[in-house]
Amino acid sequence: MLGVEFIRANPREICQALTRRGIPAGADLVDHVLEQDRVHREALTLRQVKQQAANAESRNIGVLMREGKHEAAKVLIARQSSLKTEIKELGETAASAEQTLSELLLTIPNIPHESVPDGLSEADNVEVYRHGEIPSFEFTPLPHWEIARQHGLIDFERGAKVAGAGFPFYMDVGARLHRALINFFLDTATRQYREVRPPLFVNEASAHGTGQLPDKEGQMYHVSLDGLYPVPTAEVPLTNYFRDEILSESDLPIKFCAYTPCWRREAGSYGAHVRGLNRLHQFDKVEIVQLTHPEHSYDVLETMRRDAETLLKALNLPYRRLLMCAGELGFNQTKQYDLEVWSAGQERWLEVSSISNFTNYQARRMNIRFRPESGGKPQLVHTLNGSALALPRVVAALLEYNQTENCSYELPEVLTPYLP
RNA sequence: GGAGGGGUGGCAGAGUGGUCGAAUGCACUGGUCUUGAAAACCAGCGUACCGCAGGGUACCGGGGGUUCGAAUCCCUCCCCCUCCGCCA
Repeated sequence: MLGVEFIRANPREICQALTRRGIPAGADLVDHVLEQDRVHREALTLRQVKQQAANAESRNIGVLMREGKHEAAKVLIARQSSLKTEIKELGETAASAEQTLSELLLTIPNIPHESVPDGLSEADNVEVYRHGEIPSFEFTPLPHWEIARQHGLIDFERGAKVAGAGFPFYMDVGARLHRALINFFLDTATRQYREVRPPLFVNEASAHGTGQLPDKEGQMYHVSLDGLYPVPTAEVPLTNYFRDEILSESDLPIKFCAYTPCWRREAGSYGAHVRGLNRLHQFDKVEIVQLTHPEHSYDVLETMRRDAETLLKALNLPYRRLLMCAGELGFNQTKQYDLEVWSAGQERWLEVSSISNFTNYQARRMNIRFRPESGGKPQLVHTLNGSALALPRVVAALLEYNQTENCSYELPEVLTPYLP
């Protein structure tokens, strides 16, 4: 979330940002925030003054009691009660304003970076880079589910029987191909990032920290008996690792990578676009996360984007890089790239990675700061993350792009060492 | 799952109702001394909020309560440790 001090100082900028994101009535929202903030601080200030008086009086009572002057003490004690009532009421006013304020703050998204293009729909995302050629075939290319079925790589039907739609079994080479990709991705990532094997379930506080809660609640599975959420992405445990901690400036940047399965409910999805591996309830992903000094986060965004692209290049898959427009940008992000591979059998682009800068938006929620070496108060870090990469659509693209006549396929050379 | 013990500042560890935001030690920072370093000595050293400032308020796992006054008493939740049981 944004800091109130920031909103107080830049109301106009916030309104502008809300407009860019296509959120109506931004000005009213900002006014409401400023009003609650004012009420909160007024009550707080007044309560402090009263509390100060009460504390002083209590100390006097203590002195009198010790001296055995009980009658004098009783007079002071009697005088305290109205003060106590006032303090209590002011405290309640402050608390309720603070509550309203923090609820309002959760509805204000992060501010799009100046380099983010205007626009409200998918069509306004800007393709800033394209790699490789869209292939043409001398036969009709098949979608991956046909190829997978023919070769017994994936069993969607039994997955549906045993767990449900969106929970496929990967079999034999299909299973091994997953293991190969995970290892290839991790081996590449660990050249720069610390490898982490995180918890696959997180608690409510963690889900709040990275912003899955409250607005994306329906996206996660929920183990209500234990109050836990199966991770929708490794971003959640990795970014929360340092929650409520103060780091040394020299600790930065923190660089983590992790392979995890990811679980998403994907409620309401249906139709041809979710067929095969296009959209699943459980999928595998290698995630990269960084916590950086505020001055470096936009440079780091570019390096992380490059790290993800290196993998696609090595796999020799045609892909494009989109710079998300203001309206399509995630709620918590200031700038976001999506990488999409070409699905030769479906003739469409499939998102396999999203790389984002959250600046201090998540860090404020999680209270992750660093102590500047030059002295001064602890400052919020910036957080970033990216997929490097999400597996199922990469598998789909590999099968479709590398298919040959009669439903055969090959796999890129980089994977050979991983496929004994 | 059962029984018991415990959560205090970066760490260790005092403190069981009245100037306790909290002794002491270690670590850390600055200074003195030294050719330099170590040692010794002196000083500093949590976070958040309010205030132009002097200063103030809150925080001793979280939340609630008793009291004029709570780290200290009560309730509740969370977490950790030990023993037993179960278990990949």
